Amino acid sequence: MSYPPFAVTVDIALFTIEDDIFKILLIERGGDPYCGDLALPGGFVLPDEDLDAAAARELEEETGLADDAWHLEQLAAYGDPARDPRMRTVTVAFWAITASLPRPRGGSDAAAAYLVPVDRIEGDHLRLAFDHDRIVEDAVDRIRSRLETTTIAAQFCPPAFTVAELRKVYETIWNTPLDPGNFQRFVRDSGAFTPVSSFKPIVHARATPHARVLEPAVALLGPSEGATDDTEAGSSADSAPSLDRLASGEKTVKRSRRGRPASRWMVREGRPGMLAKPLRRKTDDS
Amino acid sequence: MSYPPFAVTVDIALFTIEDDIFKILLIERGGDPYCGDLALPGGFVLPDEDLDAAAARELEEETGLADDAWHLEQLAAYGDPARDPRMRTVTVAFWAITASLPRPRGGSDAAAAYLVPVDRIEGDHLRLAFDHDRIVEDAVDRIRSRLETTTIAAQFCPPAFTVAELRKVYETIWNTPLDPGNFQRFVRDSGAFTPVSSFKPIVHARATPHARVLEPAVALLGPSEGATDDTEAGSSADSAPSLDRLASGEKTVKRSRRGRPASRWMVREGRPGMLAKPLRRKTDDS
DNA sequence: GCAAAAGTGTTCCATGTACACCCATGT
DNA sequence: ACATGGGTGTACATGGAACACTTTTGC
Repeated sequence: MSYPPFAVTVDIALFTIEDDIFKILLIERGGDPYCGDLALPGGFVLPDEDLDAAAARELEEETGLADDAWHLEQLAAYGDPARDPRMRTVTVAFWAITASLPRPRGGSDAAAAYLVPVDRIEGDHLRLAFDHDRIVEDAVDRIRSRLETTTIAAQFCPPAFTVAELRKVYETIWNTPLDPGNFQRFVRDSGAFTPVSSFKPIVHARATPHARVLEPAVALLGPSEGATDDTEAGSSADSAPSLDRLASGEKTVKRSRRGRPASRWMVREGRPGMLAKPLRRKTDDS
Repeated sequence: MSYPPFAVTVDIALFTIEDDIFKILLIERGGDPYCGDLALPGGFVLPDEDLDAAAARELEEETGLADDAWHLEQLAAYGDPARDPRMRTVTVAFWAITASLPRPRGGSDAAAAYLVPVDRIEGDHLRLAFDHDRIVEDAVDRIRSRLETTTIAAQFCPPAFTVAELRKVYETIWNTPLDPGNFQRFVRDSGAFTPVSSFKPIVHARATPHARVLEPAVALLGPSEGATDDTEAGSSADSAPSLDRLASGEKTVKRSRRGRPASRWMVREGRPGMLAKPLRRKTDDS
């Protein structure tokens, strides 16, 4: 049986928040078409590979992150016959989010990689290679609406996070201030999050340095039902930001916080899931 | 440059409502793999064709409907390496809805076509060819949620419809009763619909002989093809009784309906669009 | 007249919003 | 001590759910 042959690729729009700015990972093309332009990381799907697997592989190749450090979902397929001058190509676009990136490094066909603020593309209409402008636009829309109905926002945070950190994620991505009090109730009552209260050690991938692997979660917490808590709050101020600092590539996180020490939360049952009731944003900025 | 060659296909999940039952168009496979099984209509994407164009072409080939009689949107891409035993295939799935189907006819590689109730697949777990079970499941989910935020439900109705007809669409697809009074307000106040009140003629295919060119839309409502329940009344709003008489001068459709005559509505600005405020369903039946 | 369906009015209650206020801590 | 941000209480507005009620037609 004969059929028209296609090249099938995956492209990944990987988002993160750095310095309270919503950013996307882009690579500078070194190859033939659109050489020097910015583009989404991606590549061909291998003959024996599922689409999700291909996207995960490209993501790992491009960032070096462990595969539990991100959240990855399919966006859509794009197949304009003129989208790639070299050949007939259909790309399956994915969007992904992660708490932090080690340091963008160039992949196989990429000259360099950058974390670009999303509003540089939205607002300034920065042109990207191929039809990647449209893909990014669609991906941003998708993420903004997914924040309403799922807990993926927590994926922008370290495994244990404070209510304020999570709120800041929503505010950054939606570009809307949220009432701290009401958001507090949302985290407490939605059922999607649990306070980090147990003693079991959390083994997260980013806890790289040797001495910290077995660090119990209690070092990260606020008040537990256990005996001593306030003394560990000081330990919290010591260890938790060190993780941040490690992960964000020695970018010094502002350590000037005052006020009551925040208790930390995490997503129920590990991975992000659906919210029973959506968290609505009022202004829908297009 | 060499790359792994793929076959790229489109598959369309076309939904309609017949006899107040939510149904999907399926074909019985005549070809090689899964011969005799039910499958989604679809086919190869041509070398110079965009994905949407391929889906629209297949839809037209399969149903014979005009391209303004349906609503078509991309669902997702499916590319499991084992999904087609013949070759490495990626399919881009679409979902579509239409008010009514002429009479399912077999396409090129189809032995026959049927309108199958959706709950035959959801409830009875009717097995389909390839991974089409999953595609249908995803498509049904997508449509159910799209009803909340868009006006696509009107696409299941003739161009001009009564509030009760539209409500019945929601009730059928969501499988949930809705309060007639509240739904009335939704149609009136949402801003997404306008009453068919003006005199402007809608140029329609069935505007047959000369003298009837200026017939208002109210008299041209869709022919109900042998459905047991009719509700296709030539009756107009109370604003235009004379037109009603004009329309009923022609041998009109049978009407067993009782009660107050319903005024008719249509989607604002022609095609389906977004709702300013979503219409929420309470029970989310999975 | 009676039944059935369109369409309106109105009450009740859940939920979101705004904001005051207390609490705990770092400087 | 006091400024700062976490966290709680609460009053008010909004909007949907439920349902009574009127209107208009077919039988």
